[in-house]
Amino acid sequence: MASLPSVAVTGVTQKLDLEYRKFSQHYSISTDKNTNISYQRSYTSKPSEKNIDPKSLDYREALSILKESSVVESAVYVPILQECIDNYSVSEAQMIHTHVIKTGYHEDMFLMTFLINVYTKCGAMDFARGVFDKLSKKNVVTWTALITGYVRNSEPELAIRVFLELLESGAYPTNYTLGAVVSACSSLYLVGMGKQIHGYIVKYNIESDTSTGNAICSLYSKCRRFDLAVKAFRRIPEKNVISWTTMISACGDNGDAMLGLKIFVEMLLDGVEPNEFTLTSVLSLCCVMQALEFGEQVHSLSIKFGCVSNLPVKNSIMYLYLRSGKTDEAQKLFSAMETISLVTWNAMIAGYAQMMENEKNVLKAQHSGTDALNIFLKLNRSSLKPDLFTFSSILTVCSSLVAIEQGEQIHAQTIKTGFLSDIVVGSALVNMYNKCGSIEKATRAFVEMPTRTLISWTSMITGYAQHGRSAQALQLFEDMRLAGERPNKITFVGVFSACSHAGMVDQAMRYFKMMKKEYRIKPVVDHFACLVDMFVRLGRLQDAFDFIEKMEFEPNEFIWSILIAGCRSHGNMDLGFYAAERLLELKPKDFETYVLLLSMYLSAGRWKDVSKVRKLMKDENLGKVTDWSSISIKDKVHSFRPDDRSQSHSTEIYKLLDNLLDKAKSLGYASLKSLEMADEEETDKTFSSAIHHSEKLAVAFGLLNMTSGASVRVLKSSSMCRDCHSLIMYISVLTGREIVIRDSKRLHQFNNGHCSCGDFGSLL
DNA sequence: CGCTCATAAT
Repeated sequence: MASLPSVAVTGVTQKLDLEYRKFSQHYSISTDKNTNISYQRSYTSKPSEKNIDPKSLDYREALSILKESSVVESAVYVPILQECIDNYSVSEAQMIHTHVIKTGYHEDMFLMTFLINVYTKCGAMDFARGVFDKLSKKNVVTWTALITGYVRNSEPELAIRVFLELLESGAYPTNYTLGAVVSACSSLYLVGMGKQIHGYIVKYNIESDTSTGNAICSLYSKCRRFDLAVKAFRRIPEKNVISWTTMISACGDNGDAMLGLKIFVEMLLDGVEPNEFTLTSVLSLCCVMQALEFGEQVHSLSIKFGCVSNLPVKNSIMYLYLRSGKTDEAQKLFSAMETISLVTWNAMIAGYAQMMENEKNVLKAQHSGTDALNIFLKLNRSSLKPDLFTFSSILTVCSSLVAIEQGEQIHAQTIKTGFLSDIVVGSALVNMYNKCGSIEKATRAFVEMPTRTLISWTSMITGYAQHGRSAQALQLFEDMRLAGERPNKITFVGVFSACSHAGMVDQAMRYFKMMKKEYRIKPVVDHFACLVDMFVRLGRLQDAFDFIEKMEFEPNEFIWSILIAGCRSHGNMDLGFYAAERLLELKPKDFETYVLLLSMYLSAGRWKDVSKVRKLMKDENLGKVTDWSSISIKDKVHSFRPDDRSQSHSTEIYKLLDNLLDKAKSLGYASLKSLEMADEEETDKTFSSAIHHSEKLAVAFGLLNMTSGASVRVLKSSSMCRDCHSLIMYISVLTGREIVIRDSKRLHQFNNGHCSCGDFGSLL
């Protein structure tokens, strides 16, 4: 992004002050928006001619006048030029332009300004500039038209440059000019320069102009100076619908949706009628707030104010229903829409993607994911083409479903359509490959990104850490620092997780200090979880416990679980029982926490504690454990429950599993099920009494149905148990295949008898 | 006079 040198910025203010004396003498700012525009007086006309009011002249009439006579009043051009704007027709504008020159009106200030405006509105800035440069005399409106043109055509730097030229020329900026320049500052995030212009505007009382006030409010909002945006808004004496809408959407952009809704109510009480812009903004706030009932009221208002047929409004209403779980309602609206845009498709895809992310029930989440994929396929069959929003949403879906084949297809599509170079799409790709357990492809996608962002660095560091490649994770972190990118707290979660994996205590502590001192990032509970995990993996349980005791957080359910799992696998049961007591005080919410506690107490034969845990489970009213696994092959997602026999291939699946089990036993695999299986109570029956947990079935299905040698990638809803973990390691040896299982807690990449998770930690 | 300010999906 180009930014102006600070010299230029200070230059502006000096210049502005200098110009003010002249300015204040010659201009008064009119806030009267209802003045009827009269063209007659301002047109140059030949003395012999009668003045024509262009407003009473339509396009056809004007055109016929133009054809019949070579000598016309300049007003005749107006409806024709208006038509050029409406048709976005540069060529027609050029024809009129030539005509204007022939008839000698090329010095008519109004007409030429209008022509500049026509060209800018048709996207032909070169022509607009050409007209401007040829003018022997220019006034501030001419200048402003050009500046506005650059702003409109996404050339804010040029807009500001022309503004500086304007000051140089001795012309006086008006509220119109300043509004356009403020808007140019907004798109360049030049809050400093914007502030200086604001100061000027305040000083000379142009601020009371509604439009200027709106522009300033918008500037501060875009530059993330929300407090200043609110102040600017409050200072607008006569707020119009744009003022309110600007402020409401500013609330959304700056993360205060509630305030936005309050301001909307204030607006209604003020008697200002919302329009389609307002309603779309408000509906998006309702999404953020998950305020369905309020949203339904807004839906009614949309009908009342006649905006319900407006496409953005419809899209927003549909998205709101989708995000609120009213999928039927959303689908109904979707299929009832006679015209839809790409945003409609994207809203549907993003809606299902979001539902998938938020859905605790893994089966439902999976359904949402496949719904999103199906909509994406439909979009591809339609006449519209996916864009960066589509790609980033759908790649998230692929990553959540561990659908690498679909992801690769979409990767190819981003290359073809040129969206690969987009940083959001690039990060989404890196994330997708990481979540699918393909560190090689993630690395390639990362390296091929034209520029890296905080998100992509972090995603890649975390990816290395999750794949057990600690050294590479830390190397990348150092590269990131060298590149001058500032890590955030999530980056450090990746760093600590890498240290934890490799048992690098000293490194971890050094980075922990660095995070606090150098980057002023407050540790969060996830950081402590990684560090506790690190001590546990090393078997340093007492250190882990001491660390928990002295950290500046109340240990949560997750942290205690890590310690307890460690105590189990390292045989320090006293500490385990103590930690379990403390954990129970927290009344855990996660089903898997209870499974861990139960299996610990069961294996120790502590029946009293078993029933205590059971009672708490009933009190907390937890749902059933959901052991689900899925595998995505081609464009289909196949799901499995424990001991599932619903698949048509199930006979083959079980045959293969039995075969593999026998071979594994001969290599030394021993079932770890004996103790856990002793429990037959209903609550955890699905978990413990199953002969085959779901991931085994999914893996077997993959082995049977994928091209030989291809990696098998499975998504599992809960954590893997130690038994399955052990068996899959043998299967990876026996089949010579890479097997990736992403469970609810971590990624397991099995290769030739090894797993990237390090084979220990909080396995149940 | 002519020239401005605001919207939905990652």
